[in-house]
Amino acid sequence: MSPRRSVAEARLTRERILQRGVAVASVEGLEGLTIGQLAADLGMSKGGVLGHFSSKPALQLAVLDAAADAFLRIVWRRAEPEQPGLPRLRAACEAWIDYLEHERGIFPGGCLFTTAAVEFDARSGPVRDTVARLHKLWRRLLATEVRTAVTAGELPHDTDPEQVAYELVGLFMALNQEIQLFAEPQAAQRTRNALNRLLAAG
Amino acid sequence: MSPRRSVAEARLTRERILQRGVAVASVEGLEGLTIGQLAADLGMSKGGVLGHFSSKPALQLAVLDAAADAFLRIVWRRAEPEQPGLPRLRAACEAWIDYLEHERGIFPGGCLFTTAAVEFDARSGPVRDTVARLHKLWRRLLATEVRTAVTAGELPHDTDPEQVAYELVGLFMALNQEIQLFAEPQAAQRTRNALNRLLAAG
DNA sequence: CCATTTAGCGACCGATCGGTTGCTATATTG
DNA sequence: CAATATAGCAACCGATCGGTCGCTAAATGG
Repeated sequence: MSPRRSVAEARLTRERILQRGVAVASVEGLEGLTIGQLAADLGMSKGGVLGHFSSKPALQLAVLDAAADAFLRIVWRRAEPEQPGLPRLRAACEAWIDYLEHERGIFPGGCLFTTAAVEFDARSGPVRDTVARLHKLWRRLLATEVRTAVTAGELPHDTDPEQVAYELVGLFMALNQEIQLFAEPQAAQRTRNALNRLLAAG
Repeated sequence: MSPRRSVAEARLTRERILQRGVAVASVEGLEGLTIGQLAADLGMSKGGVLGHFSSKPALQLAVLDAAADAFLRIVWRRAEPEQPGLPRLRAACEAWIDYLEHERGIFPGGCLFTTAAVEFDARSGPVRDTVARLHKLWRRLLATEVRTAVTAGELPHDTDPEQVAYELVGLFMALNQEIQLFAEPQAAQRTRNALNRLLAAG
């Protein structure tokens, strides 16, 4: 029925699978993402889907990578042009709020990284390790900007960058929950209130 | 093989199922909790387990109730004797830290409510509704203590109790993640640092 | 003591899971 | 143009999923 596509078409097929996989995983989790359902959604056979990834864990890893690309594209690329330090950090946080509030097309079930972290934090294996690595990477990016802001005098000199990054992560997990579980319209404002206290010039 | 037990024994069996169910769900999630595995763990048949709960959703709801009982027993009963307001709030937070750090026997996979919230926040149905209800209940308890603390002058008079409760929830989600995903020994201290800022007399 | 209730078992059901295999038919390569 | 490589399909595998049903045998109530 569906014979060989060109290599270019095959790449597009792979991207289609990953795009859908990211969306499904954000709703059902990385374990709840099943090959059969994914194939049915895309009008493909299970074999056709699995042909692009050797196994389910490999598919999960590819989905995580694709999601990380999307996250960085949405959040970081919008912060990067800003002045390093507080301006860039502020821009990143604003883009982060926007990501959680409005990127329902890509992540209809909310932040995939929060979902994946909670899902795999009590397990072991390559998926868990990748989740942890991505979280650490993001924390490092945040802490670096905080450190720059401190040396620039934009934040109090006794600020602990790791501490601020830690609190930022918690704040945005609360935002994700507020949006997904309670559909609370004040959620973004609450987050900005907390940010203003956390990132105050002191 | 296993004929009728007395009604008293049946109650104990039900409690055994729930205790194990809470532990498994904290690791695997409420969906990853399967009746067959639960039965095998307990040396029972699937029919024997399902006899105490009419369906899997009913089992999930019962597990949530049992977990809420345990959480309130561990955290709230240790805060309740304290003076209403800031002292009680501080005691609750300290017990909450302790719960996340040391109650691995009951919740070996970390806070079940965080897991369940992330797992069901993009779905619908009675399990999701119960998760949301329990979260709201806890937030209300926290906000009430904050409000008492404000009227007692223990916190600045312009403090928004809902805002503080919101930030507390995020802070403890970060703590749960730090413990489960990174096994970070400084996690509790980071949380206390943030608490001292958040609950400062101002 | 006898009738009834019921905790729990074991076998079974259809559906779905992740995964494998053989095949088809086209794109690619020489 | 001929030989080869390969994207994707269809059928199938054993395991497990949630759930049902008939049964047993002891606890319970009259």
